[in-house]
Formats: sequence, C-alpha cells, structure tokens
Amino acid sequence: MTDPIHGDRMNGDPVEDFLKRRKKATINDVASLAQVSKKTVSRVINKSPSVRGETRDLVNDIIARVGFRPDPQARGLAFRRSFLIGLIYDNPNAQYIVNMQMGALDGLRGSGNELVVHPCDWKAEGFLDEIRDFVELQRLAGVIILPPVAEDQGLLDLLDELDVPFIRVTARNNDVQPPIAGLQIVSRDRVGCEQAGEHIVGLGHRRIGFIAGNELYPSAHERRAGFEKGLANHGLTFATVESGNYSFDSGYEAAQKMLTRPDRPTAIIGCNDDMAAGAYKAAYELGLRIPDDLTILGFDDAPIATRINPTLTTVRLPTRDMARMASEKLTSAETKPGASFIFDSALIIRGSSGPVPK
Amino acid sequence: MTDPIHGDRMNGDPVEDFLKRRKKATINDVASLAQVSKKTVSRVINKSPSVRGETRDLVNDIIARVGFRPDPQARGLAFRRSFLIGLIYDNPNAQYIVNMQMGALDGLRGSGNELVVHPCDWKAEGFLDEIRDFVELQRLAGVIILPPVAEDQGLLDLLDELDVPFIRVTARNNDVQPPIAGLQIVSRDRVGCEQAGEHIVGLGHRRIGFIAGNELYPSAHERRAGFEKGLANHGLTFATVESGNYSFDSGYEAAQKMLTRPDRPTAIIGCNDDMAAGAYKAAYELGLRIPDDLTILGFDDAPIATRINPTLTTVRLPTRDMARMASEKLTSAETKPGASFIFDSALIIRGSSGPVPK
DNA sequence: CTGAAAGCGCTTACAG
DNA sequence: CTGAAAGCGCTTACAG
Repeated sequence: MTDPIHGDRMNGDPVEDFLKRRKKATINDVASLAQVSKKTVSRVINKSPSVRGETRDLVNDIIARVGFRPDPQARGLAFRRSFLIGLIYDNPNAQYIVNMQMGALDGLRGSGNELVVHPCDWKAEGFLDEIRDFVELQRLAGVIILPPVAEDQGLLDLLDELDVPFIRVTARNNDVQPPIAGLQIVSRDRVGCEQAGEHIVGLGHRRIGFIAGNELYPSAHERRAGFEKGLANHGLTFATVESGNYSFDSGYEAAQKMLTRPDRPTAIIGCNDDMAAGAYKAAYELGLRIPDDLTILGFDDAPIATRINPTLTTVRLPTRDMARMASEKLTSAETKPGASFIFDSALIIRGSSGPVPK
Repeated sequence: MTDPIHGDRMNGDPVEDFLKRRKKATINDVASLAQVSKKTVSRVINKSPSVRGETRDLVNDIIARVGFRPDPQARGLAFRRSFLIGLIYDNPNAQYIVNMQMGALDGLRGSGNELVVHPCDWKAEGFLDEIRDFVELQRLAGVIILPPVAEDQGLLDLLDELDVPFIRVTARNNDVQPPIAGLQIVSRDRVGCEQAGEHIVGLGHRRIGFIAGNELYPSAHERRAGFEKGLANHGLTFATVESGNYSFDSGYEAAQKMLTRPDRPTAIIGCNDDMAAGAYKAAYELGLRIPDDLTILGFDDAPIATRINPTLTTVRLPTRDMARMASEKLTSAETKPGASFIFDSALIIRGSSGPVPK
C-alpha cells in the first residue's frame, strides 16, 4: 500500500503529516495532497459540474480531513466582490432592528457570508454618497434594506447602478401603490389590522379613535386600511382620527386630544405600539382605566406590549422570519429576479381590549 | 510646460484622461500617474515615515484627484488580516445592543473598518468552536465583547490564542473581584446606584426592598453594592431582598412576594429596568399606586423607563459613548496594552419615586 | 474533465 | 528615501 491518494492507510500519511504542522490549509495544500491542480480544487469549492465524481469525492475528502476553508478575502479579491451582506436602515425601533439582524444572520448561516450593519441617517445630505462609498469599497455581495429607507427610489436606483444585488423589506401593497421593481419581502400589515378592527367592533365599541402614522409610509397606509376594513365590515368608520408619527410622544398627544373631548372614543387604535403606549399615558393621566374605561390597540408586538399594564392587544409580524427569508433569497442563485415573498400579520389579543363601557 | 508631474497644467492632463475612463483607481494607476513605484504609493497609504515630503504630497495629490481608496480585500489578503471588527454578544436587551452597535460604528468611522455583528448563544455547546471559526476565517482585525459574555474566561483565552486584539465591556470592579487582564471598558454601575440609594432614603423610605440580579454578573454585584452603600450612608440596610434574573417576569414575581407581606416595603429597587417594570405590574395588580403607595427604581434607562406610567426613576450608563471608546481604543495604535477606560453611571429622577407614604 | 499561466490589488522582504 | 521581485490565496481565460 503506497497509494499516495489513499495515504491514510500508510505509515507517514501525508495528510497526517500536514496536520502535524498545525497550519491553516490553503488551496495549494489541498491540491498537492489530492494530487490535482489547484484549479480543480477551486472547481470543487465552487461546485462546478465539470469535475469527475471520483475526483470531486477525493478532493472533498482531503478538504474535510485538513479542515480547509477557502479564505473569503482571497476569494473575494479574485471574484471582485466580498462575502459581506450590508444591512441598511434608519429605524428607531431597537427590537425590530435586532430581530431583523438575527433573522438575516439565520438566513446567512452556512453561506459563508457575514452581516455588516449600516445604520444611517436617511435624511442627511450626502446620504447616497455615503452609501455609494460603503457599497463600492466593500464590494458587497448584497444589500438588505429595511423600511422606511426601503422606499427611497434614489437609493434603489443607486444600487441598480452599482450593480449590487439587493432586497427590500416593505409593507407596500402593489395593488394600491405603484409597484417597485426588484426583490422584496412584503408584509401584509392589512390582514392582522382587519382582524383587530373586527375584534373591537365585536366587543361592542362604536366610537373608535385612530392615531395615524405618516401615510407616506406604506405601513401606516396599509395598517389604516386594514383597521378601516375591519370596521367597515360592520358598517362603521373611525369616529375620530389624529395624526401621529410613530413616536410615543405623538401617540400621547393624539390620545390626549381625543380623550378630552366630550364624545371621547371608547377605543383607540394606535398605528404602532409606541403610540399605543403614549395613549396609555394619556389615559393614566386622565384617570381612565384600561380596558374598563378605554380599550387600546397597537401594532408591532414590541417588548413594551407585554410590559405595560394591562398588556397590550396588538398585531404581530414575523419579523425575524422575514429577515431570514430576505438573506436566503438574496444569496440564493435560484431566486428569480423581481420575486416577492409575502408574510401575513396576525392579531394578538391581550389585556388592553375589553367590552365597551356601559 | 511638459512637466509630466504637474501635468494638470498641460493639455491632455493624464489625470483628467484617467478620470474620463471612469474606472476605479488602483494602486497601479496612482503609481503610474505619480510616476513612482507602487511600493511608494503603498508607503504613503500606510503613512510610512520614510517617504520624502515632496513625494508624499505628490502621491497624496494624485490619490485625492483620482479618488483612490485602497481595496480592503487586497490589503487584507496581503496583511493577513481583514478590516472587520467583530461584535460578540448574547444579551436580550435590544436597545442596549443597538446603542452599542451605534457607538462602535461611531468609533470606527473613518478608520476603514466595518462592523460585523455576531450575536451568539453563550451557553450552547460548541460556542467556543463557533467563535474560533468566525475569528479565524474572517481574520478579524479586532473583537469587541459585551456583557455577560465578556466575563467568559474561556473566550478570552481563546482570543488570546488566536492572537486577535480584543476589548471587553464590563461592570467588573477590579477592587472587588480578581482583575482580568486585557483592554477593557469599565462601567461604574456602583456610582449611580449609590446616588439612587441616597435618593430614596432622602424621600423618607425606611423599608426598602431589593430585586437582585444574578450576582455572578459583575453588574448585578456592583449595582447592589452601590444601592447598599446609599442606604448604609444613612445607617440603613435592605428590609427584604428577592432574587431575580434581569427578566421582566422575575421582577414581577419578586415584587409580588414582597408586596403581599404584611410589612411590605414602601420602596422597591430593581437591579434593572425590566425587573422594575415587572414590579409595576405587581403593584398594578395589587392596586398600589406609584409613587403614592410605592416607590420603584430601576437601572438602565431603557426605552420602557419613559413609556410606563409613571415614568421610572432609574440609573443611566453612557452606553453609546462606551462603545465608541471601545472601538476607538481597539483600533488605535496608541492604545496601551491592558488599559482600562472608566465610565460613571448617574441617577435620573423621574415620576416613580416619591415621598414615603404616611 | 483537467491544468499551467496570468491576474485580482495590495504588502513583505530584500536590495540599493 | 525608493524600487523590482515575489507572494498573500484565490479565480478567470485559455488550452487541451
């Protein structure tokens, strides 16, 4: 037995000898141990079909035994692109961001890509230049964009120009707003909101107030449409609507206005949990008990939803799953250009919604 | 004027000609335009002192005009390390994580490094192997470790072995616990907690309950020591202590126990905001008003602190600044080995602390 | 199906 | 103070 290929059966096995040197294996080591050219090893790494099965198995065996993993920097240099996925966002919701990061990482696991986070100031001048520098210099393998930046057409055009694959996360409903081309993860905020609307009507509420979000954001538009649909299913409309901007303070102020009117609503829907929590504060200050005197609903199922008293009835989106899908589809060769992936929201009933006060 | 070096004064300026090709400049382009070797350009990039001032200025001028930025992958390949900083953590506090990321990015800006996030499961088996793979494969330029993983001696040993620079964020007080070597950002949780202890004693409270964190965590130990010091300054000790684990639920249960006793405390301190919020829930269910019937304090100044009613008196740490310092010191050549950088916490008085009930 | 040569864009080690 | 050669660890383009 002096077969150099099956050297493991010999004394002085070259693979064992190599391992004794305790050095990280390179493609050259694998090539020489397998007695093929480095190009062939490269083909195996990149799953080229034009490698004889026997050769492939031999090379893979050596790769496994020496623990070879191709250097992403060297590969990146030759490929003219890195193995880095950029995550671009300008969003104040910390739990949302962390969920998205976790999900994106879930989808990247085993792909050889890493996640580079890139919070930004969407409204700053020079925003696009800054993104251009980032994407070009890092030669990103792909970009995931979160709302609301994901609605910036200028950014999308830039990424197209830079020829970097990207995927957007959005609540945009292409039946309502002009569709945007390209890969996207679409949340149907409307679905759970309609359930929520039905829910409070079912509890007997008839005077229902709504704290709106900025309707330039698809999420705000879709959520409102969903809540309205839920009411409309029973012939109702909002008794009163105040504008908000998704912030706690704006929710507080909007609720104050509604609750200090003589015909105050018996239920208030916030377009997100933070504004709903602001409505809690207004109710607290006015001595209104939740849900006995006032029902409140939100959207997001943020951590705060289960930490305020009573716990908040809200609508949840599978954010982590959405992000996992985003990174999977972004990095998969099978993904069809322009594909959309849809996720539904769902109502979560907790303690803040109760029967209409007599 | 046919001076090739100051070609910009001629017709057919070579730099202008190059720019017309609209291709990203490489070190070779800069070298040929500056009529020096690429090695000299390399020296300028890397701020080698052994370059004649005149040559350096000329090269820098060309670099600026063609917008040359060295390719991090190529540089990384030659340097045998990347320009990536890893952020390793296993921490459920989303706002804390986001703050740390923002701060770390603040400190990295302009350094040419990017931030690769690496949440992990500290208690999973194979944790260290997974970190080893990550650090080795990416050839990280440095690692930032957040609590509580930052207390894992096995991890620190591994990073030492891998010879990657790292810096820890910790609440560990080296006067109390055995010191850990290496770069560290140290928060003095004790300081603000002592202020907080003084604060409630000053409000007249004498029966004070404490919801502890896991005292294996330096933060939990230090905070407790600080609160106790604040009381001790006035000859007081905790009337009752319940254990907790930093979770909302554990705070809720601990507070329930304290508040259902006949000699219930008039003030409860939670070792973090989440547990304090749990105490709110217990108080809410028992019909106790805050702060009229019960004073509550927390630690963190998490988002929830200003979203619950009344707003929570708490202690704040400059988390973002700490992280900025971490990445600055980690990547700076001037940083002395083993240096510590100290940050104090501070009391923030809000609506949840009031005079002791009569 | 496989390989030798050249190249990705930088730096190190060595000269001078 | 500056440069020509070799190399980092991969892949592309071309042959065969």
